[in-house]
Amino acid sequence: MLQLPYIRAHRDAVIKALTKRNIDATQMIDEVIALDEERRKTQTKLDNLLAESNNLSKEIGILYKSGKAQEANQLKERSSLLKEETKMLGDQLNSIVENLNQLLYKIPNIPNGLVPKGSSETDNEVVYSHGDVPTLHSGALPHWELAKKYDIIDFELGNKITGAGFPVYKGKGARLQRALIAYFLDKNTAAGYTEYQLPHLVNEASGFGTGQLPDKEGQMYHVTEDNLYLIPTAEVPGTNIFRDVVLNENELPVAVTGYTPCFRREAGSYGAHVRGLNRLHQFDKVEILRIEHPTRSYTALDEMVEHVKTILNELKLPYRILRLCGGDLGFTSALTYDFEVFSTAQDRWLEISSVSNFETFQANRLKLRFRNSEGKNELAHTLNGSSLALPRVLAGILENYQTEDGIRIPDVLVPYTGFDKI
RNA sequence: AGAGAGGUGUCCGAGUGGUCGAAGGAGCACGCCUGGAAAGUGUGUAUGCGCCAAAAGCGUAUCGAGGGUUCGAAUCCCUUCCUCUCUGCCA
Repeated sequence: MLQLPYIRAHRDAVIKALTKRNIDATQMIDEVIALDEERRKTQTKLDNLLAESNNLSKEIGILYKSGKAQEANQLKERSSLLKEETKMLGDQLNSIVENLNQLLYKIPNIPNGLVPKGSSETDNEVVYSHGDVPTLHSGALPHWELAKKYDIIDFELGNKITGAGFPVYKGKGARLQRALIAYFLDKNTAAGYTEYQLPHLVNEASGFGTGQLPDKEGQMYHVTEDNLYLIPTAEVPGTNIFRDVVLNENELPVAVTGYTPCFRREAGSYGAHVRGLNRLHQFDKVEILRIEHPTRSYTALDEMVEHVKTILNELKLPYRILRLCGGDLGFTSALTYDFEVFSTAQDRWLEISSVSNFETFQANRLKLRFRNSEGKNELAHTLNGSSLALPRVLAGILENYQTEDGIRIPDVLVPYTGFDKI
């Protein structure tokens, strides 16, 4: 959520920046500013009344002690009246704040200057590409066919046990999954990220902290009995480690990595493009996240991009990096780089990682701060990225590494799988 | 899941209706002392919000969270979350 004092001080700049997201926020921003003004006025009034009320109470106390009950009772009457007034004003203030917050929840983050204009994914800017698309033998198959042919993923079995979007990996397929997770975690910890094992269910407060609630309520699986949510990404429990935390400046940067399964309802996504591993309700992902000093966060973003690049280089997969345009940029992000691997047999690019800087947008809601050199508490910047999401990497490996007599395993993974061919 | 105990500032810990943002101690910061350090000693040491151009200052809120009683709540009542002990259950 954006910071109120910033909105107040930079009304025009905020509105202008948000046009990059193809939204005209003028009305929302003005409403926010008006509500904020009302909030401050109401609070001043309320504070004054409370001050008077506090003084009266003190006097009453003193009067009682010195045996002047008569006078005390007179003051009591006045105090009772004040109380009604403060109650009313207090309720009013609460509802103003509530409305204000509801509005703020609806305003997306301000895009960084680098974010290109554009309305959809076709306007994303390709900033880097690497690796050659292999020429496959005739009769090369998409990964879902390969999965069946080599009996490494059973989608129908997943259907039977749970439903669509819950594949069952078996044999070398299962082992390859485990190898990828271990390999990614090793790469991340070697780069300085501390490995965490995090809960797969989170409470409401955590959902709000990272912005899944109230916005994307319908995208998460909800355990109503205990009012918990299955995590859609490790970003949620991972970032919420730092909810309501004040770090010392010398503790920055914080770098966390963790493997978790991810659960997404993906309501409303059907069709050919969700075949096989392309879109699932449950999938595995290794996440990296960072808490950074505001002056360093964009350097950190570049470092994260470089880090993901080294992994894909090692896996020798053809990929490209996109800078997301305003129309495709996530609600909470200021700047996002997407990584896409080329799915040769499908002849299309698949998103496998998304690396973002949220600046203070998440930290503001999380109340994640650090004590700066002046001893003041200041909001930190948060960043995160996938390093990496498994299913589409797996799809990329299966399709790009297929040969007529089996699927080769990328060299760097062989120590983890214990075999070099499926 | 049942019974009991408890949740106070960075930490320990006092505080059962009035001047309590909260005693005392530890820690930390700065100063004095010292050749230097320790010890000793003095001072300071929460955050949000509001008023203010800003600082200073002042006001207000905050003693797990939310409600209530009262002129007045860390203290009393209700709800809820969490922790500990015992019992049950279980990997």
